Amino acid sequence: MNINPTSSDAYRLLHEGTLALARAEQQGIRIDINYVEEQRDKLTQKIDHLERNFKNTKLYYHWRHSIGNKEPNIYSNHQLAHFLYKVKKLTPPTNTFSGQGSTDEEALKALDIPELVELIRIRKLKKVRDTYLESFVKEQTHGVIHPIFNLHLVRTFRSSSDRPNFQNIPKRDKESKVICRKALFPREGHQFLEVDFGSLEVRISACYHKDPQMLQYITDPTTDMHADMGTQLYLLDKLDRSIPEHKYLRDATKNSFVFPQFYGDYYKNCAHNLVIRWGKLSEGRWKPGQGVPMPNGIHLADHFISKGIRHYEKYVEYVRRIEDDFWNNRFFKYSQWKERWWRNYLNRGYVDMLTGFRCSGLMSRNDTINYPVQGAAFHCLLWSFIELDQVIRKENWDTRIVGQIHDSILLDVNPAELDVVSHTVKHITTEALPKAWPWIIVPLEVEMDLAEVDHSWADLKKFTFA
DNA sequence: GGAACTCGCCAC
DNA sequence: AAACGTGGCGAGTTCC
Repeated sequence: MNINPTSSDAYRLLHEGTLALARAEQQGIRIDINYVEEQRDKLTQKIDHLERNFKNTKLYYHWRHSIGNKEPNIYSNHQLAHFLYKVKKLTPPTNTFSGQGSTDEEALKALDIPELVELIRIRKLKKVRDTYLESFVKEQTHGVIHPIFNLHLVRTFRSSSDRPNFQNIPKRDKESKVICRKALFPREGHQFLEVDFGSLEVRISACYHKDPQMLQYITDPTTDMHADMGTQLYLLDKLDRSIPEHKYLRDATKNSFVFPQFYGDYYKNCAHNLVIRWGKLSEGRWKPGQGVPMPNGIHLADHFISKGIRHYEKYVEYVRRIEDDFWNNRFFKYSQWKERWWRNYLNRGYVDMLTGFRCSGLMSRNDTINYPVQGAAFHCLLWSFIELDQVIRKENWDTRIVGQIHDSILLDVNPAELDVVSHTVKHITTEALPKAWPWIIVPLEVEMDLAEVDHSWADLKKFTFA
């Protein structure tokens, strides 16, 4: 695998990007070390308590007995798999890549053993303590962490981050998010502003394939791709985002079908996630009352049964037809582009990005589609990062860029500069960038989140301005 | 005793 | 035909 900048623009992006990122690294992010140590001790107490409870369960006694009354290591997946799948002879719900029975959260939940749910809880708390809080303490100097951003490590020419990794700090799980992000602060008297490109990868993919239906979804705010797919996949007449049960199904559609399809997933995985993971249904025949609630007081199983789909296998076949429609009707031009792109790769041995980089070497079919999209999308962020960094220095602002997460930028803002900073950011990302790169044929959008002065990264709130 | 591996899990 | 893309990192385990 080999990727090269093949134009001087691409080279400049790497050169200037390295310098701009280095300035953010040097600036760093303040951590509240007292808070971190306090939370770490709190978590330790919780973990110790839960561990003691776990070691008093019948399951644990059985486990210990099975290895000659030695103490098993409850954090060893190897030992746990041996106990569950060899000693107790349970059927592994899923297997790992190397063919062993899985002991991840999904598998343990499927086994439906209460003690294992407790083990999942312990693992989560340990992850927060040992991966995040511990690394903040370990990596800080004088109460500031300086995450590193690399431009030379990722196959798609995205960035990566380490020491500590600033790009995977918990966000989706509320509890983990608050514990970790409450540790991070801007300089005294300053405030965090985070700027996110909206659906950047989808927009950049459209710049490659120019599919008319996709362009419509991007440019017409009255359309909703995820809702359209949700109505099909869950057999609804319409999907109304203001109804909580419908919003849930729309999210399920987005995360289990639309995005995975864009990455190259296929209907069998999608069907499983749509109705088993999110819909809480089982394989085989469905019984009334099963599954997540629906708006009219019934449940998902009742709904599917009323539509003539009474078991999982029939639903999988249904999703196969939707997938076929998705690529061969709805996004036909996108589909043609994927095929053409793969053929080009087979003929030439490389694919070119819109940003002047070339991916060559051994790639799978999915790779040839995903790399150029992922890379060019990140380059939009990097170009904006460089531009903003230059304005900050030229205008001698007190505001600083402190980090970047693939399609977002984190700023440590002097409140007196908030107005000019937010307007400048908006201008660079949505106007200057498409002007500089005419291949960007779709509108770009950014969302901003702001924390109050002296508040943490956990305290961001939607920020709008005239 | 360290390197390299597997697995699990966090982000986009 | 193929079958979800990119990372970092901690812990346990195995190899040398």
